[in-house]
Amino acid sequence: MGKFAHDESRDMAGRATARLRQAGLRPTRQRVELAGLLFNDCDRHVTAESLHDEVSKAGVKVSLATVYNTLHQFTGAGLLRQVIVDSSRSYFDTNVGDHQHFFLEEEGLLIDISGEHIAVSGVPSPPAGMAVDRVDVVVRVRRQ
Amino acid sequence: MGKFAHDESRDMAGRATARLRQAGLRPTRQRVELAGLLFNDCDRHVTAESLHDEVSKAGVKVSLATVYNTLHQFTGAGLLRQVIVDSSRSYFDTNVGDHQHFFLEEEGLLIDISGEHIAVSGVPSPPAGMAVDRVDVVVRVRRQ
DNA sequence: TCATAGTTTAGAATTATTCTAAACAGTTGA
DNA sequence: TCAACTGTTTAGAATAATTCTAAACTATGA
Repeated sequence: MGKFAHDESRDMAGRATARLRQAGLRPTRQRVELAGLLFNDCDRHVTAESLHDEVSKAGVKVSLATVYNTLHQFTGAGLLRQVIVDSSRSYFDTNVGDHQHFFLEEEGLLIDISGEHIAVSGVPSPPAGMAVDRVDVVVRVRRQ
Repeated sequence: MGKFAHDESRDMAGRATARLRQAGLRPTRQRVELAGLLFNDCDRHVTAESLHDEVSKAGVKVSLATVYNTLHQFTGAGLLRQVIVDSSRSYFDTNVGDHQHFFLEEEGLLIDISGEHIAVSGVPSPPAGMAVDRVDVVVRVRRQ
């Protein structure tokens, strides 16, 4: 057994801290906790509310305002990407690579579609003086 | 000169009334006014707020709640379609045919892309028990 | 350890939207 | 034409997601 009782969570915190520093964000307790939840396992889709519930249930005290701040800071730093599929809430995606989404409208659930699979063709040239920023595809599905 | 001083607006109102009846909606003063603004010229993209401003400036008294109700009723009746591009407001599109959108993020402006031009390929089959409802493409553009 | 600049937070404020219930208005049948 | 019925509109309150404020806190570098 290692020197510490919590080697695993120490590693997680360590990785989160490194990632935050790389992004130019001061690794505060709250940011390290949130980054730990967001980035240590597989890709995830969260809302401010869902992430706040999750961190709270893990016994960590982080205010909802901080969750909002952090999600926006992470997005600004390129660690997250905002996904717009629902006019009543914002989703954030830990997968910032080239991909699109299925959206299960009844459950409010997002599923990634790899950018290798999906392609959009025939996009006309943008209006004069405008440049394409991003092409978003949302495949809305429902229980059949 | 015709029997009435406002043949043109009578026609517009008449067409709006017919369209509402076809859709199974009672042609009230408010609905006729709003349908007149929405459907008499070319395709349009409106928000509840923008349509309310417009109808108010035209000197017609319609409450904002009624504008919201009406936009949803028209959408339910297939006369409008809701476009989700911005997490802070809902847009409604009078073009209910097959098409996609440019979204000018800085100005909050939508521009139609004909369904003839654009195509999405390589959409994987949806999760088990789910059927594709719609595929939405948003080409986000900004001043270059 | 200290000073500083960046962070967090509770709670208020904001904004888009929906709800409520009372007044109003199309429609229908007599 | 006229009730009377039912659907519609409305003001204002309520809701929900998000942002703001300003005071308390904390990571950091000297």
